[in-house]
Amino acid sequence: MALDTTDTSTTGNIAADRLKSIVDRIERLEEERKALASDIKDIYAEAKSSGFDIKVLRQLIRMRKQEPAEIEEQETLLDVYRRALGMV
Amino acid sequence: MALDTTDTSTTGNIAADRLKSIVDRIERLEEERKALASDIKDIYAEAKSSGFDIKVLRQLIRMRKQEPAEIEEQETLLDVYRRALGMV
Amino acid sequence: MALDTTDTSTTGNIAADRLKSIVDRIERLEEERKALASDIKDIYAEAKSSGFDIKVLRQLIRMRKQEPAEIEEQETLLDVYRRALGMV
Amino acid sequence: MALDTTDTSTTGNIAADRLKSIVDRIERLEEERKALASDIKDIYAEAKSSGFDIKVLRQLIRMRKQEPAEIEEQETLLDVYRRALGMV
DNA sequence: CAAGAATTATGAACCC
DNA sequence: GGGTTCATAATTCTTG
Repeated sequence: MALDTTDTSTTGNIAADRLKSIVDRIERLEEERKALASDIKDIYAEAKSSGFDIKVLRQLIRMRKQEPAEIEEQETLLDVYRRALGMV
Repeated sequence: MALDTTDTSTTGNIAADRLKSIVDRIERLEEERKALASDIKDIYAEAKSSGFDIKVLRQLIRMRKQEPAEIEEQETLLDVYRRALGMV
Repeated sequence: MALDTTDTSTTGNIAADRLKSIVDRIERLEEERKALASDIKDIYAEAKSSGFDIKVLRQLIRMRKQEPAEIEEQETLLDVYRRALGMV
Repeated sequence: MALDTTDTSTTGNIAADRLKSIVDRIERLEEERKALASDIKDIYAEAKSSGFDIKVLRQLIRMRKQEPAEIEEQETLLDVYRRALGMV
């Protein structure tokens, strides 16, 4: 009865149940993610109708993410290389 | 005094406040989005350690978003192309 | 005889020939691309054995690509701030 | 005078010359790579205007890189998962 | 709807 | 050699 998909006593179906659980949870979270994306889109639309430039606004937000990270880069060594290439 | 940036009664600062609000809300939602992405990643990791093939699992979830007719169509088309190249 | 794949007089086979040509050319170019990637990898390996830090070296090369683009970016951003404060 | 960057007799400048050579060669190869990528893109565009489905075409080319046994295995696995979820 | 940016997925490389 | 990060490829989304 290996292929009887109604027989929950088989290992095959234990795996099937597990797979279902995994797929369900992923799909659930993806929907929430999608809803948030929609909310974000709405805010951009609101910004646009308030006269802000969307493209530049995106750029601004991107920069705010990057700036803290950029501080502690391997600045020293990079600087040495840049000097070697006359990029000072 | 339209350019006096310390005067909160000017339209300039109303716009600035509006921009701040917009940026704050977007950043907040983006963080939630990021958290969800992390949760999804965790589930894939769990699936992997349960023995599922992640790549195939992703394909499966992608397919579930499509209409059955659409799936059928792409599969048929792929088959046509494979035959055309003798990949039967 | 619509499905006779040996009949070159059918439109189906004209399409098949076209597909073959397309696939062949793409695969050819991808091989060249792969060969170049391999060459680049070799140079990084050489750099490493000469004592250079590969990660920093990659960062340096990335920067050399971006720097010209960044000039314009900053100007755009300045404009954003001005607009946000109604200083247009 | 170890830090005199104008003194070409120092080991520092030997390293600088070496770095320059490395960076130059990498940048040269990356440009060639970029040109090939552009050529490939053009062929996909041509394929599209000839009526081919680009997404399926990409999948086909990906498959041609795999071993036939590997393709079969993934297709089988996908089928198993689909059945487990009742997607028949 | 085509072009381009932005996100996501896959593949490669490095470290432990 | 396994897992984690990094780099490239591909798809999706947005804008003109």
